[in-house]
Amino acid sequence: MTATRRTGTLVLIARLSKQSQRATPEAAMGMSLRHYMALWAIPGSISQAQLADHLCIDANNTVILLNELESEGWITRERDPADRRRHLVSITDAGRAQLQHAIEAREAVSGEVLAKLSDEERGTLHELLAKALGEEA
Amino acid sequence: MTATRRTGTLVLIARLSKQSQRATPEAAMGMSLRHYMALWAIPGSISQAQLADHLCIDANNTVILLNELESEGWITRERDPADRRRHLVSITDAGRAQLQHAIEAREAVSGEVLAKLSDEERGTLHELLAKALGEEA
DNA sequence: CGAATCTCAGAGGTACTGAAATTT
DNA sequence: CAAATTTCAGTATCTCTGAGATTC
Repeated sequence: MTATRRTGTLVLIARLSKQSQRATPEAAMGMSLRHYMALWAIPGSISQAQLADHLCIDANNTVILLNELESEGWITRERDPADRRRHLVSITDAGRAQLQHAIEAREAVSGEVLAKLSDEERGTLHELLAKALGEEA
Repeated sequence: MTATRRTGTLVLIARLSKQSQRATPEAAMGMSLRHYMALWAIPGSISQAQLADHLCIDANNTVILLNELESEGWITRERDPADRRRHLVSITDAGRAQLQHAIEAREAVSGEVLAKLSDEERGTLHELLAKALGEEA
């Protein structure tokens, strides 16, 4: 049948996510997975509220998270001149370098977790995930 | 280009997983997401170690998790006659009924999270995830 | 003044560390 | 006796709730 039983797709996503988390060597990455996810989501400049939305975390937790990243020297915060309630978050050169290092360390994990998929299938998976999240692939 | 830049597939998976977690109405499901994931992973009868492997959680946490499920009357534990070190975990009729109720409540969330994908794309995504996890689709 | 944004302190839930008991 | 499985106590980390401060 072409209309396969699709019940539980969300369960599969959660499992795969958890599996890749546990397989991640934070020591080799030089940062925690939380920091990794956060740095990844900071393009050039973004407000904290937008960042929280993008990461699907509370605005409260965003504060703590950014405090840690800031003390590491990986991001900076400055008031938005246009709306002084907002803080604009930017990644620093040091943050970019550390992120690049972490990415390389983690791509190995990606190879393990997605080992059972062909190259083409990995590409398709990536595109579908990006589309579901509403991001440009 | 066909060889799209696939860096960060694991990040997309983690984001989608987190997004679906936050969109999940535990009250309507009648159980927490942890319990949902656990019941889903108990086919007919399985050892605790196998279950821990499958859920990607510590064997230690499995004990606590199963204590909660057992007190709800959703699973039972009994010694494996073949190897009395093992506990065989089984889902009860009550557990199955409650799980079915929870599944229906959560499929609505699936529709929201995967709203940007067509029916065919959702099917493909499901198959790829199942294959990556080494499960029969 | 109400609404939005950011900040922080305290509480709750979850996961990890280490040790013990039982069985192979 | 070493290894495997389950159990539990203690600890650490993370996330959420609620309140406060600033700005629009």
